[in-house]
Amino acid sequence: MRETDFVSGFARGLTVIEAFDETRPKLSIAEASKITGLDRATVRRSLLTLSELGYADYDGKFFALTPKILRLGHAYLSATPLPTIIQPYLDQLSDRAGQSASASVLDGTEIVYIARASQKRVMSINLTTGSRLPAYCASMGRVWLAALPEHEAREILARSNLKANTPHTKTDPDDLIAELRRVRDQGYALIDQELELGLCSIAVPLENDRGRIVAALNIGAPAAHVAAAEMAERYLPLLKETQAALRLVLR
Amino acid sequence: MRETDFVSGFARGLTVIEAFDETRPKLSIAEASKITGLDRATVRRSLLTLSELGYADYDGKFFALTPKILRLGHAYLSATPLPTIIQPYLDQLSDRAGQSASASVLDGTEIVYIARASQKRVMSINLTTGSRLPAYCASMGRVWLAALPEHEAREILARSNLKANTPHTKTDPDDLIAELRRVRDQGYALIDQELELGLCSIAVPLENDRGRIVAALNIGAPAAHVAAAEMAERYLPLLKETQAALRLVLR
DNA sequence: GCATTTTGTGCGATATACGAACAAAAGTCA
DNA sequence: TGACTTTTGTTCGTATATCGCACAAAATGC
Repeated sequence: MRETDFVSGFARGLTVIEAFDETRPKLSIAEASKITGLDRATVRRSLLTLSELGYADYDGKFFALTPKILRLGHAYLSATPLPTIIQPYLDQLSDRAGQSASASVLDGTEIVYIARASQKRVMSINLTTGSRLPAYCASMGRVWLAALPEHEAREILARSNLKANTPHTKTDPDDLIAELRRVRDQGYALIDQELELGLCSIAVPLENDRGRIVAALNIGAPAAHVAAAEMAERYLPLLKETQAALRLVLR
Repeated sequence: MRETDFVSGFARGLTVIEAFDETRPKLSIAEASKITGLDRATVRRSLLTLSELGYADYDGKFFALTPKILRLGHAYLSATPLPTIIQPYLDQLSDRAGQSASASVLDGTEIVYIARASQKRVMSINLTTGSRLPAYCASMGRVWLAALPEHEAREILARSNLKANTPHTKTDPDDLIAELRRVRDQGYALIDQELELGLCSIAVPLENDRGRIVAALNIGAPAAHVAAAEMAERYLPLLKETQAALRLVLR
């Protein structure tokens, strides 16, 4: 790609949008400038543009994103057929298991939820479509990493912030790589309270008819309800069944 | 705002992102140009920029958005505290009613789902956070429109594509305005299969402590299970209770 | 194989980013 | 309170990047 085929004003604007998050729902020009590292004048122009287009509100002091911004993310969700195809299978799976079931894809070091059928809330965080979790300590993340060539998985782990969310969290890259081999061999990933105390989950890959992974599928359950050791026994058959059914549908 | 405070390259790029939808998950340069009305060279630069940043994939022929795009929409969801505050109330409401419960905000002529607690699927379409429905024929949309000054509601209706989704759909602007008055008076909106055959729903406004509407809240039920006439009797008390509880929490 | 459509590229005209300078607020402290 | 400091927002001139057009090249359809 040539230098001139890159619209830096666009790229800068996207950076500005991403500057907003749960800890910073409202930003002044100076704050946004600090977060993005862009010049105050540049950030101001981007924010005023967002505001002019209705993607942001401006009260003269702070900027805040409006729901119109959701159109951008939704452009992906509605454009990719995967969530729509998977959802009914997820509903049935969740219903039969009596637990929450989800599907996700990998984006960098994180998994992104693309569909979910939830039962009673068990996690402290609220997971919906678009939610992200670090791949290294989530069951679906392990499944995705295991599906990659080992050097790519290692590279992603190297870029990840490997922190111990609980005393059970595996954070050593070599341990994790060994665990990924296990996942690859057994065809599923089991997480025992590595993300959050009290939460276990089990995941399998969803492959298309050419054997390529297109998503990961999981069931999560409270550890108080189902011991980690029982997870595979109880839910693996259901997951495998759903996996097989979807394999025939995914192209 | 001065002319020079607007970054047109950014605005054009956002238009290009929105060109993708369920009917057009993959776009060539020429297609994107046709949809957006932008010059091919401009669209090409925007798409190559998206691709360079990892927001899109390019196979040399077609561009497709990647899940990274979801970060943009999620910047709003995680930045606004509303969904997080509402979710547990929604879960409880859905649980007690035994039906799906949702919350939404208004964006132009559409309502946007910001939180949802779903029971068994009843609708043909898959609703999740970020999903949109036309305001004029959705219970939460009626609640939002009823909360606006009448001329604004009329203006939104004028911009809406008022089509009859079912034989029950109200499409006459004057009928709709009359219905909005009724909604305002009785404090709730009832939809009897106007969006989809077999689906009834009832909605109330969520107001903050200053009495300003910040979201709409609804319960949807299959018509086969609950007749429209029973909706208010069965679910209004629950909705009112949740509404009152949230009023104290929303600032 | 020719017509039609689509994509890539060079160029002049125009729009935008940068950095600095200035203006306006917001803190800070006696 | 009022003077001083710091932070923030805005403007400006200029160097540079981007736009849209026109044309060339490639792909596609018939």
